Amino acid sequence: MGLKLFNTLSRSVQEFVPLDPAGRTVGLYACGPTVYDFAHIGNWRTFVFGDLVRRYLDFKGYAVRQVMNITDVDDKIIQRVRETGQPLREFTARYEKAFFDDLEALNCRRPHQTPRATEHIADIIALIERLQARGLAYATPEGSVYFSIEKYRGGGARYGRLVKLNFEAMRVGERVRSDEYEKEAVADFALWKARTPEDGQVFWPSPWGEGRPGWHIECSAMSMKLLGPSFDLHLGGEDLMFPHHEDEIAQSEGAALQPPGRPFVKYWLHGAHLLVEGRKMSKSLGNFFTLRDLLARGFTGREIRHLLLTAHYRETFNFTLEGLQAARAALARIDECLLKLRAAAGAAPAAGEAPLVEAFTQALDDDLNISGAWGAVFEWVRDTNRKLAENALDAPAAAAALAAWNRVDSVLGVGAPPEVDVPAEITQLVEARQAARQAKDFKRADALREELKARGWTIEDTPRGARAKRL
RNA sequence: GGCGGGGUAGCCAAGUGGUAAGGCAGGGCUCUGCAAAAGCCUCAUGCGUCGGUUCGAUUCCGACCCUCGCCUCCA
Repeated sequence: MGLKLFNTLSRSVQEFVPLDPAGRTVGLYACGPTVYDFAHIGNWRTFVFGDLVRRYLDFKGYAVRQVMNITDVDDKIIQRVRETGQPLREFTARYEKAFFDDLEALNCRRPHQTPRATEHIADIIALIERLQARGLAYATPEGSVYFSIEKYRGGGARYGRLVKLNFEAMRVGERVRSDEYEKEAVADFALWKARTPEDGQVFWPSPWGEGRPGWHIECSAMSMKLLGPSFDLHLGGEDLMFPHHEDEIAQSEGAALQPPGRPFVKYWLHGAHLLVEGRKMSKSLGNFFTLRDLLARGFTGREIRHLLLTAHYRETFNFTLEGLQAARAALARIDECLLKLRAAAGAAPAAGEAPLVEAFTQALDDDLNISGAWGAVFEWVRDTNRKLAENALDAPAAAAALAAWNRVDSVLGVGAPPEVDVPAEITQLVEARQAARQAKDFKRADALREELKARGWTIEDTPRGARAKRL
């Protein structure tokens, strides 16, 4: 059975067939961060969604090439640079590093390439020049360059493929930036923005004078440079459908670098936003969390990752602190099962295949039905626990179960439970308590339990003996 | 105003024209010196409301109510 994905272009679930005639190589572009601040949990939902796509394609055996842009020049960045007085690179470096740290904390696979917009100015300029040469872009006396939607459409191209647009009914007004008054039509968008005094030292020379790239052009320039003018998948948050992705299509296909009949991007995938505590995230509501806010509250990356991966990517998801507690409990359930499996497996070679992988694959093949995939995981946990309790799993079978889990976790990425090294003195205390219990000296046993608790360890008595566990 | 999502148990969340996955919480039980932990079992005659189609609808159609988002800052 093959993977099916919802393609925003067709607004339907389609079978995933790579452009590669061999059906093996897959080009994946995921819109990355604008490094002007720490990414918030909503951003992370989208990035984790991208990681899910990446990992699942890896799992399916495709040779994936993933590119994620780092937007390190834009209006907000320039504003913050002006406020802080820092050089551009110094300012963005901090948030870029934070982004990669967070990405790692959430156990996302690092994209193969993470190009910075500022390091591709030449490519951007070349693309704009090409659009100008093809008559789709026009420069203004001030030295800005705009993309002409009218000319693009005049050439037979459709604008408005990802969202239904009604330009007549569109409310135009206060949101049109005053520095863009020189556009020929409101729908036109900037490819290159002429330098203004507010830009400070943030500008580059260009055929149109000093200035900086527009918002959308970097993605077109960098994706086509690194993945070729026609590639398989382009991901982003749902808010990027319009105008960002729509404009990317216009620029990229307007440049006509694609082989005949080939689209810029074959499949567009968009992740829905999330709500936090049932409301749209906002700083004034106090429900605006960055990843580090949540880590500071004691939640771990894998707990946050698990919660972000509980709902289908196209559904608005309600992210709550209570949900994080539930994620913690759910992962503990998996961890317990794995711990027991490890003990049962020992060093035995795996024999036999668990049905887990098949059910899991079936769910994710269906447009990444992650809830169904978790359902398969937990049914497997229950089934495994039952067998373990009945001593119905021999070592090879337990090893096979672990192998199946590892396969599934290569996609989920919540990891195996951390192997905790129990310090010798703790082990000694546990053993001393066991001895006391055997001698029916429960007073001493309880005292030792308290002693362990004071040292940050708790004891779990199981039929197979006592186990120390970190509090 | 235009466009697009949602409304499924206390919370989160899948799903299907044939009688509701999974997780958390709750309840019961097992284990246990006691406890904790863990495990097992259990937990919606019901899927926003009202109509319609159908042998049968939560699932299809229509109307309505509520809710969220987008409409060129936005993951």
